[in-house]
Amino acid sequence: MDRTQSELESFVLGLVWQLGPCSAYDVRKALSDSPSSQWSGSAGAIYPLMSRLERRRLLASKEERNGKRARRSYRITPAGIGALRQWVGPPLGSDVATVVYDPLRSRARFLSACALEEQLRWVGEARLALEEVERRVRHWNTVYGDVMRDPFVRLVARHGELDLAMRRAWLRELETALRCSPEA
Amino acid sequence: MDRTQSELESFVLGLVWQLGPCSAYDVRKALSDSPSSQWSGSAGAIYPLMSRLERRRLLASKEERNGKRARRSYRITPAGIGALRQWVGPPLGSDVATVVYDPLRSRARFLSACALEEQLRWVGEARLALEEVERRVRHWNTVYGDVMRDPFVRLVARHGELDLAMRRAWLRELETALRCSPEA
DNA sequence: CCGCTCATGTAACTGGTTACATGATTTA
DNA sequence: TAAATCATGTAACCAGTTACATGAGCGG
Repeated sequence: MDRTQSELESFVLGLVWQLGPCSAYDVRKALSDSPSSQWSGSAGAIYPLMSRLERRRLLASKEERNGKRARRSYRITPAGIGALRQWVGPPLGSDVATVVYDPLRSRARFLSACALEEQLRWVGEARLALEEVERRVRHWNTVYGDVMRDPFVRLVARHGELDLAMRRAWLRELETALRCSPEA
Repeated sequence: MDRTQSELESFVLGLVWQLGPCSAYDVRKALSDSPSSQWSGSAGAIYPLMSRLERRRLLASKEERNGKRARRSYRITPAGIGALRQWVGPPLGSDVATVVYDPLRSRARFLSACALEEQLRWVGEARLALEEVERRVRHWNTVYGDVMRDPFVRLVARHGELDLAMRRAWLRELETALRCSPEA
């Protein structure tokens, strides 16, 4: 019962709970629409995963058929809700809170390897890239406005807002450091 | 030459550049000491990876021997520096800036599935977990103080600071939302 | 009727992980 | 002298990916 699940398995479990009865395809779309690129929502990941969750009795499915078109609709079981609660916590595992991985920051770490001109161009492109992310987040917020009635989903969106503001501020600091002391 | 490399391959290339001549073991330690849990620095990842980088002429190595103990010391080649610069950018790939994955936020999204009491406990544990992360970051800052002379490494550390401050603020918002409207 | 989206899946691959194995050196 | 760390690697595994295959339904 308390088999440890992968992060994606638990997240999908949560999605099915949150979306209500839905198909693997719906889950795939929710993942690929997400502004986070953590998971692509690839078919090769999702279909076998949801079958596994059904075998473990955390999801249940039924075939819906309108016309010739088949559609397997999943819903979460009581055991599934239990597993979801256990994953969400408390207690929180020791690895739940960590320094998140930011590819932009990773690259910034090695900016000294580049010439000043490149560094300035880098900052400019990084700002544009962050603005693009901002647009994607805003788009998600409008499309998924309905699930936003959940106060915690709203807070997750708020997290995205705060995160982007923080990264913009950080980039400004980087830029001023660059302009004031061109010695790197 | 412009073979696309994995994120870890490029990051290791950067580490060797930043640390100066060093062994695979040094790289492993740098990765496992890092407060980010993105990469474990497992032997099974690093040793084959650095061999690959050497085959591609991005790293060069020589066997150092003091007593019976062998130690393979790697340094970055000019081609390696070129590859590093190319990875760092500009130009920045479209996937470089993204909404980062935060397991804490992922779990928060489904907090409505838990009872109010659990939600309050969750917030408390999350705060403790973030404080633990803060301690790990501070420890890293003291241990790796020498590479901190690089202004961009300093800015990466600064990013960690800002990130933690942001997440603490977000958690406070979550908590007040919880205390004011206990309806979730 | 062509192309797009809906819908479900499989096969091959990949970039990591854990666990194991070995042996030298250092420290308590 | 026992335990920890230094140091190098391999083997088995695993959770994702891309790419492929198939077919229904729908809008231009």
